[in-house]
Amino acid sequence: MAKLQKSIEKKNNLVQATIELVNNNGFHATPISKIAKMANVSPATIYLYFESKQDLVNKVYLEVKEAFTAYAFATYTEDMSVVEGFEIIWKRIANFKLKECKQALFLAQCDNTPIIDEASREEGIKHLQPLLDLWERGQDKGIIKPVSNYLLYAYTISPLAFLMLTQQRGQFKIEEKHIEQAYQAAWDSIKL
Amino acid sequence: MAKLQKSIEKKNNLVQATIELVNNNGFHATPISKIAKMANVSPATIYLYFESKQDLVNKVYLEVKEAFTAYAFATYTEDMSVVEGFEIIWKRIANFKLKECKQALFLAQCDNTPIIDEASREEGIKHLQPLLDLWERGQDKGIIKPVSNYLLYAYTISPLAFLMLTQQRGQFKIEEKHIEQAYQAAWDSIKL
Amino acid sequence: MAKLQKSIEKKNNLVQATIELVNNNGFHATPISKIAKMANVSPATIYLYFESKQDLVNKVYLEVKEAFTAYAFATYTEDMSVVEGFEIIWKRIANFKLKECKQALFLAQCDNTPIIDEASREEGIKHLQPLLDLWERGQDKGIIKPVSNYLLYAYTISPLAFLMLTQQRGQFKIEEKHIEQAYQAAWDSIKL
Amino acid sequence: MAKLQKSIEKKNNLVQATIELVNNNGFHATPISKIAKMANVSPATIYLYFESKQDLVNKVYLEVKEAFTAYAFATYTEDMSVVEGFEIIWKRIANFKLKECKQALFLAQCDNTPIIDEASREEGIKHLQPLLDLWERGQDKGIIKPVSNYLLYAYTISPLAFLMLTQQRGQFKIEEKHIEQAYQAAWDSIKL
DNA sequence: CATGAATGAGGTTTCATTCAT
DNA sequence: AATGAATGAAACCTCATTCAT
Repeated sequence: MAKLQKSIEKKNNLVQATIELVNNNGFHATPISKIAKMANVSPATIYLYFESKQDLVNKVYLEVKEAFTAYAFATYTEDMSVVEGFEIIWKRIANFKLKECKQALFLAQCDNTPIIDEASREEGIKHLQPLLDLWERGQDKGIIKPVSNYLLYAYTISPLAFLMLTQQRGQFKIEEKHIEQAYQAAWDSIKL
Repeated sequence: MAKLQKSIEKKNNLVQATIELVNNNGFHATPISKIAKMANVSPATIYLYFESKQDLVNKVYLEVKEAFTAYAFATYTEDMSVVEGFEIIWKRIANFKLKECKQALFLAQCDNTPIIDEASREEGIKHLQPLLDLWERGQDKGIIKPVSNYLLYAYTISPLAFLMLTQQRGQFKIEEKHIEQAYQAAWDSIKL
Repeated sequence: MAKLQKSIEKKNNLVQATIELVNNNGFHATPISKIAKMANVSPATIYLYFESKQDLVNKVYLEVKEAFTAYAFATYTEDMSVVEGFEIIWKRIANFKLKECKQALFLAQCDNTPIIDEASREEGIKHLQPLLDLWERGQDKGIIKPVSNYLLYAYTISPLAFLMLTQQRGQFKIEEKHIEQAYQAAWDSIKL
Repeated sequence: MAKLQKSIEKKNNLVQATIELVNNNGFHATPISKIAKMANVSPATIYLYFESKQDLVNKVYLEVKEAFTAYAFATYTEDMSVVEGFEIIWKRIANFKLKECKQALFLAQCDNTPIIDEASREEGIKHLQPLLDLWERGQDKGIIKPVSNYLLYAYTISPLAFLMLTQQRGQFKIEEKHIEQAYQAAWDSIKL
């Protein structure tokens, strides 16, 4: 029991270290040895928890992706109205992207480069279903434009990644009012 | 004379090879040796054209970024109306992102990871001024929402990168009608 | 425990190999790969013991220099008379230079070329103090010429490096009588 | 004729550049490309004047060695007395070592490391004959100790190389009085 | 379970030399 | 005679991974 706990702690340290280092230096400048050092662990120990460096980054990706979707839908229930539901989900996502910077930044790198297995990438996409269902409801009711989910996602969710990046780079400080403006823009872009 | 010409050709080959390989394998899996091989050149030759691998990728980034902005504003003049001008610029950008996939994909990687020097990144941002001016005109006339440029960019331009990626991954085939829908979404999100 | 011992052995092998190869081929023709081969070690292993090739050669230099001064003063005590003390130190140094050829040869290369860090060079000079003190005593008593330490060193110790080199190159075989002659010359050059 | 002149100038530039760079950086950090740059010449041009890098450094060594011996014996004639002759030769050598620092420094590196061909080294030694003859004369007359030439050289000439090095490194500034002291020490060490 | 030591493979870069002009 | 461009070979060094403990 104690051992298991300890193991979980080490694994978490490894995950955190990976995120931190990939965020700051990029995957190309994140050797296993540095991850081990930051997690206070021997390089060899990493291979007790993960099969390879590729496996490590895949697993970290999936873990973060799951944390993201869990957070996104935590306060949403399917009995909400389309408008209400969209606002709730969108704001949760916005909150995650802009407050959980580290995780969001890590996802941005993984989603825009080939550092993740194709398999892991597909696995990571699966969890968005509630949002897709919501959109379908909205489209059936004539509230949301009858366009592809990809377009809806592109114009409501993906801009948040861009804003997160600009904030991360110190170019743009995002305050409460900007979130409201962003929400309005997102909604305007897909509402009928 | 013949020498100089040959040099330009080799440099172009190197740039193309870099884009191709970074796109397909990621920066972390793109060694100098592979770039050299694809460009039909000795690894040592790369160092006649670029100071280092970092310099190479910086220069490629700037070259592509310049090609992008040149393309974006090629058909725009400042005497156009705000609505007309925005549509023209937006569609040029959309065209570039969705037709010049290789270059767009490369930019997406560079813009979302720390593989580029901070200096080069800042240099690359400079060329968007005409679009920012256009937006200011639109805001002065009460046509465009009075929000930060970053928000305007996030909701009109950045979604195109996302769409390009989905297309590149074979998830979503973008046709003419989607571009029209996307344009509508972009405009709806920022128009007053 | 066994690990630590092994480490010391490997480090010594590396030090010996470096001396051997630099002596025979020169620093410019002593790649890390050859050092590794002679020490029966992978090139990568060298970097577990030393930070860089420069660090390796600096450390070897300091180690040899310390061995040299330790040897030089091993039988000297400050209560000896000036004449007795000088003879004892001088002969120890002569013995070292002419018997521990490898180490002396290595020092000659390091002391006459810029292969050593300035910092390491300064560090290496520090240990001669007892000799300088002895000379000062001799000068106070009117036994030794009142000239700079550099001159005293130049005329008593530095000739031994030259003799070592000639012997090393097979030009001149140094026997006991030559050492006596050399000692006489050294003493004659500085005595009042 | 004009061409030949030009060639000689280029060759001299190459010799000077080699001395300068080997002095400052060491042979191991003196690539052909740097020599070429400092001599305002293409790397390829070097191979019109020398067969290889090794040939270049050999030739430079011999040239400097010849300049040294020519300078050493320029004012000496065999009809001088032993004492007078020795003083004249010694002071010329001292002057060369301490005033023509660059050349002396270069010789020190070549004489203490294996950067020169064995053949070139032997060639370089030949020119000292007049000094050896002088010593023999002195020994025959009972003025100079009956010891090996190597010892005589070690105690009269080789210390000058050490003093030159200390001066070069800024540890010891050699003035006129030190030269007199050094001469006295040299003479004291070998005179009967 | 955990590790420090070790390393083969491969990374980026340099360099002496050649070649086409 | 002179060169800038080109390069194969090799330099230094790093890294993902394994192994003995």
